[in-house]
Amino acid sequence: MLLQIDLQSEVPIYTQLVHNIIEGIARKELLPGEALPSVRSMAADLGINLHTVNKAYNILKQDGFVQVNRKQGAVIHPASFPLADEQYQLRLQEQMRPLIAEAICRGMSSEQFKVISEQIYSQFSIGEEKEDG
Amino acid sequence: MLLQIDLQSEVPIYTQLVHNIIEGIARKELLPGEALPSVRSMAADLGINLHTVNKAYNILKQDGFVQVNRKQGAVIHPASFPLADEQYQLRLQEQMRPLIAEAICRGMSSEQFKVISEQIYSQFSIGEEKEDG
Amino acid sequence: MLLQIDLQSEVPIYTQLVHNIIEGIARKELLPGEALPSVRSMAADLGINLHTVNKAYNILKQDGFVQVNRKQGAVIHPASFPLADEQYQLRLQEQMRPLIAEAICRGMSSEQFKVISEQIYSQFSIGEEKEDG
Amino acid sequence: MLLQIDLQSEVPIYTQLVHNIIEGIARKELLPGEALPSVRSMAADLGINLHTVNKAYNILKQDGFVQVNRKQGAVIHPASFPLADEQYQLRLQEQMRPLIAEAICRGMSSEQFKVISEQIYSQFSIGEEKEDG
DNA sequence: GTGGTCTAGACCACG
DNA sequence: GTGGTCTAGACCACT
Repeated sequence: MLLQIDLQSEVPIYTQLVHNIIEGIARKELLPGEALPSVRSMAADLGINLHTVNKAYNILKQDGFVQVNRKQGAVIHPASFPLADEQYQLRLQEQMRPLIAEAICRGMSSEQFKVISEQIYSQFSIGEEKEDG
Repeated sequence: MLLQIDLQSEVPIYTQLVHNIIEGIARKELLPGEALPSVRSMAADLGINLHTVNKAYNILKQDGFVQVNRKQGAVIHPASFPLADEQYQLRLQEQMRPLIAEAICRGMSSEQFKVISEQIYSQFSIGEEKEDG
Repeated sequence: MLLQIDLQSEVPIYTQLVHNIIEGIARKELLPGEALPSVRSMAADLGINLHTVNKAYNILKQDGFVQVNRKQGAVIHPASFPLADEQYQLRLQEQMRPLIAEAICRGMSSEQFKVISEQIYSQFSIGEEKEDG
Repeated sequence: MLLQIDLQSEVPIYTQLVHNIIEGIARKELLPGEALPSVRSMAADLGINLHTVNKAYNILKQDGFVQVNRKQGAVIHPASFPLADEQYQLRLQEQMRPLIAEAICRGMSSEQFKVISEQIYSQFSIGEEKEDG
């Protein structure tokens, strides 16, 4: 698992960490039940403070993506991830609306937008479809 | 033009303002050349600080969505909006990637995601489908 | 609002703060919409670190008891408090079960337990019932 | 005696163990004089550390619920359990107050609360109501 | 060795 | 002046 943190970004480090880990899960590089590095070791690896890592882990725990085991530290949630329920879909729409509004202003059609979405989707499923066949 | 500001939101007010105006443009409620309310009146209407409105207008100006004249104040850019160039598309992908990653983790398929995108797109083009025909 | 913090207690300070504020709401000393002290001033008043106060406020925010306004700081949630839904009742039962189990072992009857509950309830509604009459 | 340990819980494992055993006593599944499993076997059964079981047993001993002999190991206190003295009642009230405060905030009446208490009480006395008659 | 808690001090975004 | 973020270092509870 390769984590890419941009210390200069306006996006908070702990948010970047959360995103990185969720993307790792989506890419199936991080599998259910898999242990995450301890806050100390990850902080050392990234050259950041352990509290920053801790905050990211706690957000992921609260969102249901990881469990924080008493002895083992943090592990990817072994059983189930949170579902795409109505509440989530509403939140997603709230997040997408400004992006789509700007896309429209810049003359991007719905089809172009869907192509971009499709591209990103395919980035997360490289080498998967064949395995089922 | 109805502006909806949520003071409890984690999204900064000036960002909400920027989003609201871009959405107004996308919805064609704000037309090229149209004047925006003065900083003072909009701040009074929304019960927020002058600086906040000013900051939003400056961002929109910098992004090329509005022009700021001494006389007229801020107007929707009368000539051209910024294009969906490569730089923009890269930025858009950066913004969409974490959203799509979470959607994948929650079991949302590419098709479902495109349906949601389509829905939002259609919200911005009510009553103008005929224009393409 | 008088806050009583026991620095020697095994209960974390931020938890004591959360309890204190919820009890203040229950006692109607803290009314909906009322502003809480800023994290800095409360931390100074109690002689603790502002981060500890911050953590307490964030928990209360997450639980829906306070709103954190962008300019005003923290205020008691002006509209509605979280409800006693099924999920809450299950959590409450989980918290009560060990207490009641020990009470049973010590020979306390259901009636005695209810008397104690009633006493605590009445501590939160001193001087209220008369106002309705 | 079925012990249910939740490794993901925020409640320390030794505390969960203490609760489980006290609940077993309250449910009369564990009778006075009955031997508890050895530290070693219980730790093995639950897949937890020896020290953790040991700590739980020591707390129970200190509270007067079990006796620890060199030969037999730990046994449920054969003679008398600790009483519901004033000191205990004060502690109980301290533990209940925050729970009741939150219940009040969530709109739960004293009657509703007593119903829940009654339900939990009845869970501990299944099949023994006749003994009082 | 793990995370949890607390302290202290700093800078920044926001309004 | 407000909370948000990050750092640094410390102690403790748990296992």
